[in-house]
Amino acid sequence: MPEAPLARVTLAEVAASAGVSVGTASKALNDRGSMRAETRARVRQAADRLGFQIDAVARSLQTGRSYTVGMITTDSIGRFSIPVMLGVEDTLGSGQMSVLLCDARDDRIREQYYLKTLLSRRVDGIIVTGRRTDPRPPLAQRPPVPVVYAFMPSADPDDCSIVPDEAAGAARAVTHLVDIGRRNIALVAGPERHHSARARMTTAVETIADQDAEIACGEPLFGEWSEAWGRQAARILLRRAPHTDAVFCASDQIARGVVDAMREAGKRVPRDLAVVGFDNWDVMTAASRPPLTSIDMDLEGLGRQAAELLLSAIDGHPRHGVHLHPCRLTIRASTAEDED
Amino acid sequence: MPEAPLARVTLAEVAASAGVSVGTASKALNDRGSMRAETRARVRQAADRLGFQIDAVARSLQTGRSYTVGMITTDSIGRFSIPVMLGVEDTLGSGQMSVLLCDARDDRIREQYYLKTLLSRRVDGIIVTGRRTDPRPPLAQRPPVPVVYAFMPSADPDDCSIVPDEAAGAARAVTHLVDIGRRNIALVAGPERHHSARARMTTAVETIADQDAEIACGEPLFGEWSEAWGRQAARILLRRAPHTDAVFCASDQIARGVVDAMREAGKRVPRDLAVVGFDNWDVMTAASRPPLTSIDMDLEGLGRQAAELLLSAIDGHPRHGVHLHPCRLTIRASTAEDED
DNA sequence: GCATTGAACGCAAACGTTTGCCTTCGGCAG
DNA sequence: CTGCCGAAGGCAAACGTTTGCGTTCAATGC
Repeated sequence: MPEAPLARVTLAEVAASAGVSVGTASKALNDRGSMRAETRARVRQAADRLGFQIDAVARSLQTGRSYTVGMITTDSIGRFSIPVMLGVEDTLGSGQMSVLLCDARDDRIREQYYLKTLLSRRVDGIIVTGRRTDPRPPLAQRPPVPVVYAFMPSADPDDCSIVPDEAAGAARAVTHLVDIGRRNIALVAGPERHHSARARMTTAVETIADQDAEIACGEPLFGEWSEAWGRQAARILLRRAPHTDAVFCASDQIARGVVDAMREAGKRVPRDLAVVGFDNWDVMTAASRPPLTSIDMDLEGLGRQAAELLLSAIDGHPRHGVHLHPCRLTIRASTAEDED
Repeated sequence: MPEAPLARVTLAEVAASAGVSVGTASKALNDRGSMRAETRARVRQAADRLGFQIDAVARSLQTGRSYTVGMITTDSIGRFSIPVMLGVEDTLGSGQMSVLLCDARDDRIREQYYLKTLLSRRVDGIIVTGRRTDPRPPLAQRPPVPVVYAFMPSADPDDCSIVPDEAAGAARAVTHLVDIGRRNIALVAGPERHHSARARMTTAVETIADQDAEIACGEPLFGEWSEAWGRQAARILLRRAPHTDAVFCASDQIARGVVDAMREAGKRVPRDLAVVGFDNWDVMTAASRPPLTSIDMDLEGLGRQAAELLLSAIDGHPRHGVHLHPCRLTIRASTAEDED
């Protein structure tokens, strides 16, 4: 059993205890060099008898690799960046890598500062993430280590970015509505200046056209990302497009607002009106009455894939360009098959 | 202007460029040793002319300090731990410290593993945080560096923990209801096995007694942390305590459920029924109709204070025991003064 | 019996700093 | 002029690894 080490126990002590030189001890523990199996075992035993824990700092200095990556997030509050970061941390952590967390708080100066300290710490790579899917300018001075932009892509298409396939997600949502027999589909989104709102709506419009369905009001309704806007949009629809039988909302908050207002106006969901949201945010989908069908961007999976891309780049196999991560459709009561 | 460094520029190059020895260059940049002001300046100039960035790894090896702290969170999703972590990162980041993120995902094995790698990286200290305010067993083997438990306290009172003052927050909420003239106050909480639910309710009960008000149904209603439970609780109250004129809910989600169900039952909020929530979670407080008055645990501030406590301990001034971080009352329409 | 070979292991440089101590040297007091 | 002192700056060890190369030695081939 390992003794409680009073101070830090070093490789030299392990070597001494095993009766070999420091170099040999190092090789024994790292499966390098050639030596008798018995020797290797003896070193190993000594190591854990003494409770040896390698000094990562010293090793980094020698090898030039820190087994550390920096994760810069532009937004703090980040409903979206959080799951991405967890995904990143998950695969990196399993791969013996540690993650340095940097919250730039939408401040380019802060971002610069963090970039400097990360490089000073000799990180092996950097992941950049953010609040929205609008492209952002690349990191100030091109860092000498690989960079992957996750969720929020770099404006430079030669950089490596990975983003949710929002367009495919929107298509999926609309197709689902058509599949359950709806033909008069309303589209409600957030602000048109947001890339997410535009991307989702553009594809939704195309898909509706492809499927010979109709767009309620003739075009998407752009507003905000709030429940209040969802409620307001519902009132607009009731007035201007009373025959609407389905709504695709660009966020779950909007969807919940729509559902609430429609229910209060006497519409039955999903019988009179099927509703699909976006984000698959459990807080909203579960509390809504009825629970919401929604598109899940699988942000944690996206984060994991971002980490894979980074690891691959660190290993010398960079994959440039913008990568799309698929969305999933999660069906709940708000689009349950028409009950008879 | 700094030249773009092809490779990493080292202190030796700076020294050479300034015409001094490496040691002197180091002292010049760190304001150590004694030398002519002109020499110091010359070194400084050489440093930023060459774009010198100190190698934090090499410095750590020499000084034994890494200017890095580990942050272990037991829960991933963490509505609560996220703001705490941001607060921690904020004050640590300003203090030249970097934060290593470790998501233990409620797994003791994982936690152990992370602890090992953190120590291997020679962190100067560790912050532990988690999902709930229930005390947790202390870190497995007592680490040789300071530890601060934030939000989720250590079961060992000799450890340094900082938690929100939920009791004071609950008292504040109830007092506010009394202040606006309510006397029949219902209490609705999450599961009784949760420390948060018990702590908030215990103090609420005491405060109501102190203020000569009444508890609707005679005792707190324990349930879940969901909107659905809030709605159910509202129905119970309508049936069993129709004279209730105020509700203190142990979470904003519950509060929103209560408000929704009460409104749908024809009660006017706040005229007939004032409602206070807990957490001040903008998603809930803003979307509720009317917007919710709530208790804010100031988790980011708590995180900042946790970081201060850790820095202080690292500097050799540990502050043992459980520290309470005050809650704030944020008043919104759900308890607006009785309009006449 | 001698040269060759390969396995097993030791040696020491190197990674880029920091820091205690030493040397040099100019100035000042006696 | 001598001695002393303090300021300025150089020297080199040390931090704990990794790794290329060198050495030793037993086994093998002839």
